[in-house]
Amino acid sequence: MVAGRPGASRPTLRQVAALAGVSLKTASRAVNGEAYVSPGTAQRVQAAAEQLGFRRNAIARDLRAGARSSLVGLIISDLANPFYSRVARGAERRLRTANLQLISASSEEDPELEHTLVAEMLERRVSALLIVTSAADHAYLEPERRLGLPVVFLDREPADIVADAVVLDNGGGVHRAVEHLLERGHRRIALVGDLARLATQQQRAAAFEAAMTAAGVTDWARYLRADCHDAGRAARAVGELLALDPPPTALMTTNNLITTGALRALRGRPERPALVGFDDFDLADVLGVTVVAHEPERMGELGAEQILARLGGADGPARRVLLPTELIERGSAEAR
Amino acid sequence: MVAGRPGASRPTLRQVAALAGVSLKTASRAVNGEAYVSPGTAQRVQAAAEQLGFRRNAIARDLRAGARSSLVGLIISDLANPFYSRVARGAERRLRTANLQLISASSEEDPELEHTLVAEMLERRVSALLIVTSAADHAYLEPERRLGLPVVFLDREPADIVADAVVLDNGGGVHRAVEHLLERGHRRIALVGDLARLATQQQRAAAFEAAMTAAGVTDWARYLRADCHDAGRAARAVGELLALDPPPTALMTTNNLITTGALRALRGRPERPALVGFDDFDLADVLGVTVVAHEPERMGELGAEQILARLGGADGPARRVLLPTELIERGSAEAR
DNA sequence: CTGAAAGCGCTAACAG
DNA sequence: CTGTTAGCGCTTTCAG
Repeated sequence: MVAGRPGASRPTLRQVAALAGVSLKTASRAVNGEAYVSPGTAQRVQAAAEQLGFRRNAIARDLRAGARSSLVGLIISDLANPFYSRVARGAERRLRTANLQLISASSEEDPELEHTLVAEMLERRVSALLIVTSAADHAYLEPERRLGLPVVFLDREPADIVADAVVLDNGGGVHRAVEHLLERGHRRIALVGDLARLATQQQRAAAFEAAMTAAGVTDWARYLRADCHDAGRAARAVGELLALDPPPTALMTTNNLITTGALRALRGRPERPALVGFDDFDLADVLGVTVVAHEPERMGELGAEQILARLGGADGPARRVLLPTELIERGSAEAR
Repeated sequence: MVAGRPGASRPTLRQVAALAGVSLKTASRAVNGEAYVSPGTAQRVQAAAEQLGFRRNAIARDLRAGARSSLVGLIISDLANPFYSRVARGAERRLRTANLQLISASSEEDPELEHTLVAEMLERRVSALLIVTSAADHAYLEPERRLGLPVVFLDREPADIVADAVVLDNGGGVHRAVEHLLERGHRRIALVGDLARLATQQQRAAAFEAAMTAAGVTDWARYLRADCHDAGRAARAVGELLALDPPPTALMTTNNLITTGALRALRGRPERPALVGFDDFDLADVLGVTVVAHEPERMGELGAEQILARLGGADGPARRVLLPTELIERGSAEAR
């Protein structure tokens, strides 16, 4: 498929064995540091390997094992989103300790692309899958799970199948944020949300509705905006909200991108509504923005941990891990 | 190595062939959409494959090819740093169009870990390597390059070997930034820099020195701080600088993390020095921070492109691609 | 158009 | 301690 410079092919274990004057299997043992090799032999093999620039071939090794490779697939909507890149970082770190490598790909919030990426990873025989799904339909994963492939959903849990998942306490986080705003006298609170089809968004919106209703606010729906999947759209939505009469006195944004958009829209305006954002972000402290914070790395780590448990044979029912959220007050929730 | 649920093993092409009543090779042809298969036969094979839930085994396929896998390795100092995650994103996107998958890992700025990660990727027979190196010594890569492994250095170029690289115009960027500050009357300009051993840092510091010297400023070294590899350390350095007598009237920070640290240190202080940062960042617009901007995704894309060219047989000498930088004025460079 | 045979590089299972 | 044999799942010859 892909050709290296012709003629210069990589040395094989057989060549190492020949040079060291031992059998293939002995060379194999020596190279892998197995027991039952005399020190002298091991020495000679090591020397031969070094001289030839030998590298074990993980492809051949994995094929032989008859098992999957030591790769774990990670599918994420956008690797460049700080939240997800931190999730990836956490997963990577934990998997490394188990000698597993991470192969990641961005689905760009496209269910079809997600499907393709999963297929590619399955062909590569990843030993497990970590996935931030953008799809509504996960039936195609069932045969794989039945074949023993550990699949762990991160951040967004599937609605149509039961599966291992690591998710945030979205309800609790939004609840506390809204309470916080209500306590400060806000009644006209707007919610600027992400794609309505996403589980996280649904949970956050539901918690918002519940908290507002419980507080006796009836016209909350008027200040509800959804499907703002990037900062630009969020900024536009905020602009529209502020043009309402009467305008909202507070904004709740349901993720980091939306918060960014809101901050842009608010920039330079005389009337600055209060603001609480879901997801902490770089410089939120400098900007004094109150947020619902959590630990993205932890999500990745716990996802990896669940995978390791499954690979280790854990056979119980699907486990859903809920990560706590925390309200960090930085002043932007006060009434003006 | 890693066991799936016992008993439920994945179907092989042989089983598909048996079910379809054709030979192994015919099944192979059909599954790969090759020519010279009668439509009827192709149909039957497809059906059998579907029924069994067959997935091609890329491990076996890559082994057979005798070539490297269709994986490309990416080693980066920290995948969670927005700059690098965007580089990764760009590389991923471009490689996808060539049916290559990205396998990435963070070296945590540790040369030894970097070395280990490279070894692991070589064992996995990546077809090429993209690397943001933290090491000073790259001799160990020479045998690999000689074996035909394309290696492209991103962001930081090696000093000890000549190799393909995609780097920023660090000198030009810093030069323009310093000129910008000088034009606004600043003379006591501080430079807060990253690890002095990094090529990028050296280039940026050199350009700073050159611009200051050319402007006739002689005591610039007094306001020079290096080895601030995280926001915390940068914040501390800025605190120290501002305590000098006389303090600098302007700050130049040499990367996004340092700029973040500087903004934290400056928060709430009455005397706010001017500030220009290297690297653009989210919310720089909201905070009104003037920066030396560039396109991280483009760096990843171009790195991928160079790899594809090499894999395609391009055999010329090492190519160094220089990415332009641009000064984006947002007001923070004015004298107060 | 279709198939049989060989082998990629390695390791597990058995002998010595 | 060391070596031989077989085979992972697939594709590449080379014949039908």
